[in-house]
Amino acid sequence: MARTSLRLSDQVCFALYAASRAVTGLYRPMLDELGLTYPQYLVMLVLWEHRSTTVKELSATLQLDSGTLSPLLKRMEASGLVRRQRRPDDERSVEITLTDKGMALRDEARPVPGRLVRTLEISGDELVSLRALLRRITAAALPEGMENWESAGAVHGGSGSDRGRASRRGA
Amino acid sequence: MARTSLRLSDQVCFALYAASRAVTGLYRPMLDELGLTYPQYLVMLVLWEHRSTTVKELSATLQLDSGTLSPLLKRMEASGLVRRQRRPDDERSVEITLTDKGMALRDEARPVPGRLVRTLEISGDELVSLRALLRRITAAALPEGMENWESAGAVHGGSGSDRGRASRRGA
DNA sequence: CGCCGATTAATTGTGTACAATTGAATTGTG
DNA sequence: CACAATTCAATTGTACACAATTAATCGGCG
Repeated sequence: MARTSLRLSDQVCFALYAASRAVTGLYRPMLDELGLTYPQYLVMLVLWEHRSTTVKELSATLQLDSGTLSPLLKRMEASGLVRRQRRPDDERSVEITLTDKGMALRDEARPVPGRLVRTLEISGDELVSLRALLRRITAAALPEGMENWESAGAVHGGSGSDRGRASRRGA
Repeated sequence: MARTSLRLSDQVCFALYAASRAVTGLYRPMLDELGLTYPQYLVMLVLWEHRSTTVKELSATLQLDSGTLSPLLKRMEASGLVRRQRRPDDERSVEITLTDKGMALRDEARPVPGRLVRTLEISGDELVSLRALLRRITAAALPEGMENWESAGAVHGGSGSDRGRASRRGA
């Protein structure tokens, strides 16, 4: 009575992986028109909310490390959407700021989420409960010490002391 | 009363993307011990069920194109898990077969799904309904003509006439 | 038989992901 | 103040993803 099997069709994880890629594919034609990739769009979402942030904050919010973000942000700077500059008060930090062009793009992006949800043919209730479940899974899957990264959700004031970063060193 | 917003925390799609990567990260240490990456593990799941398949079938099942699969399968051949050979009856097709080493790996992989589900701390019921919802989303997000790719689920006999492949050419 | 369109993988090029390392800047401690 | 430990971003190297192109093969049709 094996509770879990090795059948592909039994794997929730594959369903998650396939759904994520399929949905990203849905975004692609819309984001192409904006000149964005999906991860770049996520960075823009953060900036449209906060106007300015740092690589570290982006890393915590999107759960992407500097190895991914550094070249990505460099490309976004090259396409004129953001500015990257070392902070005067802490030269280790790099501040990411929206340019006028980046801010202007917001209006063109506004119809995107609605169009996407309509294509998915899913009810609002399902959407809400799906999101909650996915967050629980993400929290459970994240390494020790950062299970509640999303409480940063809005990054209100600026304390943001998110320590932790367990090592996850392999064998 | 904007029904959809540009707030990152409202985006189910981000929740999906983050959850998928977080769960893949959970697999990583386990799969490292088997010498597999997550996409390679998915290929092994298919082969453990069918012993032999083709690039085309893998592409349909995993929703990955030859640009991803070709180098991936070459690496798996290099590590001795599979054999790749043109089909004698149709030289366009490439048949992927398990080696003894590939078959042997199945026993080591058996505890993986169970360990994973336990870490996610999620009930069996939730798992089942989550999987169903994710499949609906995937089907809705896939291009015209392949909404029901999963009916192939088990690839029983071998008819598998999966035509379609809408072009999705961009702007 | 000979050609044409379709099928199938492989290749090319760009853009993530992520582990591991590097290097500069800062902080904590004596 | 000196200096070791920490923080932060960038770099390096490997492995996906995916669009677009290429190349070989097959199937049908006159």
